[in-house]
Amino acid sequence: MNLAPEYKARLDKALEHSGQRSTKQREHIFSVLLEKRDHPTADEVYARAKSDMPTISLATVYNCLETLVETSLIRQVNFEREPTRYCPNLTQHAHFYCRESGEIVDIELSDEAIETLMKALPKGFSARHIDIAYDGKCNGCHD
Amino acid sequence: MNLAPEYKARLDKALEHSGQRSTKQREHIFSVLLEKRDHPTADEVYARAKSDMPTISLATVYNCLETLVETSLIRQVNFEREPTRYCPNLTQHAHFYCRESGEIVDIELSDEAIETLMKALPKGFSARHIDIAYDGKCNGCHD
DNA sequence: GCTATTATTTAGAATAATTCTAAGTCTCAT
DNA sequence: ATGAGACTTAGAATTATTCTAAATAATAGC
Ligand SMILES: [Mn+2]
Ligand SMILES: [Mn+2]
Ligand SMILES: [Zn+2]
Ligand SMILES: [Zn+2]
Repeated sequence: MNLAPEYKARLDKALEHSGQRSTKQREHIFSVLLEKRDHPTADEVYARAKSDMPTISLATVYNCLETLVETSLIRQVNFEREPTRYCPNLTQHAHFYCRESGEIVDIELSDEAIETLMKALPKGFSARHIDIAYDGKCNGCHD
Repeated sequence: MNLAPEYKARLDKALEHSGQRSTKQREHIFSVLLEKRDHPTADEVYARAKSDMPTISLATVYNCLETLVETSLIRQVNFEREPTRYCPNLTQHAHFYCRESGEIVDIELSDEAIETLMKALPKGFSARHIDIAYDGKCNGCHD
């Protein structure tokens, strides 16, 4: 649970910018997300967070995750009605959900791909964000 | 609540093909979806369905919607953790969610756009489906 | 450094969409 | 027409998430 100084600085700046305080818990949850760069649910984050900070509560995990999402330090990812997942990868990417293994994989997207999708919008529509979710079989789950 | 013969035929065929029975309730829920071609939640479908079929239950609405989705007669649409919505438009399209009005608008997608996205997948990945959700401001909600 | 103010954390209760259960009803092949 | 299995139904159960209210911690002003 040590947040590299560059990330600590990024966190503090983002929190200050939005008028929120830097706390041990927020720092720790951010570090948990950065440590293993997958897409854990709030429960999984809670489990991981507890090993270094046994007194943290699930409510705080939800609160911290919400704060980190609001300040654009992490992203939220949803598949159908499954529990929300959290992603520390801030680059432009889509998500691939493997129906076999349940794994979630980042799919990098070119600016061109995003451009194509933006051009599909009718006149007068402006999108702040596009969420792209593939589902199928990943490379590890062949026939 | 009259299902045009072509849709009745499509429903019966799809149900038969998957070894399920054609029932008044399934027919009615299908017709409700087709009548007003928006993106209602299960509760909204329930409310609409009750006016012509007052004894239908919410559980049945959920069951019927699930059956219709499984047989590819309608689509399911999710935005974040909001209640699931249902869409009778089977053409290839994305969804635009307007943060102002809450409206959900179908965005038709060219084969080219889908191709571009499919090409973004690394080797060994095969997608059965791509879910694309825009969010922003629609044409009716300008500054 | 102390203190007051305000934000944050916490445990547990509450919420809400959806699924499950078990009993009753309907459909359809025989 | 009958029986087996499918479907519907009301209500209970589930579960991810949010809310509540009290305890604790962070910061600004002294
Ligand atoms: Mn990701
Ligand atoms: Mn649609
Ligand atoms: Zn896989
Ligand atoms: Zn709008």
